[in-house]
Amino acid sequence: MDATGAGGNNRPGAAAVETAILEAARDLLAEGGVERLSMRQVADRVGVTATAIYHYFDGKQALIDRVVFRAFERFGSYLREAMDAHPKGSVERVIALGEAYLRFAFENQAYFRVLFSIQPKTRPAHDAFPEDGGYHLLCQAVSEAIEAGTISTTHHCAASDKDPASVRQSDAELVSMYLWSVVHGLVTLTLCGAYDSCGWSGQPAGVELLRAFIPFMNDGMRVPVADTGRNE
Amino acid sequence: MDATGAGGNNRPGAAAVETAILEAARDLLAEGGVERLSMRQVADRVGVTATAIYHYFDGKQALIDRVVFRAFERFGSYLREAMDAHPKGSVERVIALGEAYLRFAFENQAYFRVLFSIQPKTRPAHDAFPEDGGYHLLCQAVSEAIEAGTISTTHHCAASDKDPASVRQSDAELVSMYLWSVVHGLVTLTLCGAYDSCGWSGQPAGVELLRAFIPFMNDGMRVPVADTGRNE
DNA sequence: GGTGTTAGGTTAACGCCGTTAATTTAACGG
DNA sequence: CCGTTAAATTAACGGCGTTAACCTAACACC
Repeated sequence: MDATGAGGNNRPGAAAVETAILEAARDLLAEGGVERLSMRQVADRVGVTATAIYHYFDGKQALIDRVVFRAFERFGSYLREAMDAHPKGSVERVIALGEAYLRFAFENQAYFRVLFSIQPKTRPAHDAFPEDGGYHLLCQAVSEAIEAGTISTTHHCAASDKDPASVRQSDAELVSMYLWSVVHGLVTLTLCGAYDSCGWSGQPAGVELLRAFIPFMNDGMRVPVADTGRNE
Repeated sequence: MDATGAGGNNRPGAAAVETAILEAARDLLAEGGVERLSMRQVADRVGVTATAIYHYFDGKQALIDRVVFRAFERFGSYLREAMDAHPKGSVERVIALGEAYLRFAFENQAYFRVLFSIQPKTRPAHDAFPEDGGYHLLCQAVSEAIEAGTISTTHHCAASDKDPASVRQSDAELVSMYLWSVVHGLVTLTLCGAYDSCGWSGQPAGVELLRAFIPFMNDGMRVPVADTGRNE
């Protein structure tokens, strides 16, 4: 049955063509985004006909999905590497994650656009965001930082009377979503050019802008209590 | 020359067809996103042939651009309305902007995706984000809040030795970009289903999630220096 | 060795797409 | 009445995703 698997005595190019297709699709995606990727273009690069692709994938969307999944794996490795360069429980670990997220997005713009443009109609998106993906890493680093006492969540999170481990987990998730939103928003707004028309043109961008955000994430924007009239 | 303009003694349907095209394109966009919008579909709805559209627009991209521009105008009005419901200088004014941003995005998903998916390659994006758009409103509200003392930026922003008005302006811009990033990131991650695979499924979403973020924006996550840790 | 079976690949075709070119129709100014 | 011009049409081109039918070579098995 599956003679192509281990022995290799079968047609040698069998599985190689599949990876060639995936790589051609990846390259086309990186070059010109989704609109550049067409079945015929992919086939041309591989050296086969367009219809041959249908022997390996269930259509264009399935091919894209596979490419996206691989990209998510690469993305995850990239993030993990940046994260592991700093000690567990440190804030630097979390910050490094954010900066790596940003760097990857800018260096792989076409990729990134496809990664996070999955239409919920089109996709169930269940396997689109893999288990060991960015969010999981972030949540882990944040949880460690809270436990180590380098990140404080004492002001927030409504203190459900559960056991502290559960509370910390819940806090870590909320913090992670918050941080993810900040970084992802910064990335997407930059990528779509929204910041270009801010009168902000010459100012810091990318990683520098993210670093400029850190004071806000550290100290917030509430006015000091002793002084002027409070809000609400 | 421009007999179609005011008099109306010319062909009556002249300019009406153009708006009909724009409306049909808008509806198709709202129904099924960009992939749904095709020249032939638009033409069918209007009751003309596809090629007739080329007498009013320079192609598909130009048509989309016009629709996007109109959507930005509507978006801006929506935001301004929500903002004006709260007094100048109040934090509520800023929060209302964020919540309105989020509501508009969720209620006009297909729209929103197109608004913020402009590829820098495709578009100069100069007129894409109009002058009185969301960022400008936000920046204004934030500036007022800083001036009124309901938002503090004392910890940050490197205190360039300029005059205070210039510093406040610079602070307001940075704060605005920060807040915009938070809200926009929350929106886009939700829309692309990224939060679905967080083990967070049943938890708050949308406006509730944004409200859950507010404590972080207020107080930050720095660990208290000595013993402070109150003020909720 | 002969004979299915099947994976891998081809050609041909369908319908839709954006866009262009040539052509028609109708209303206007002179 | 004629020329001009706006508005719209038909026909067509090349490219797209996808399907159907067909071919071919390597294998399993008797």
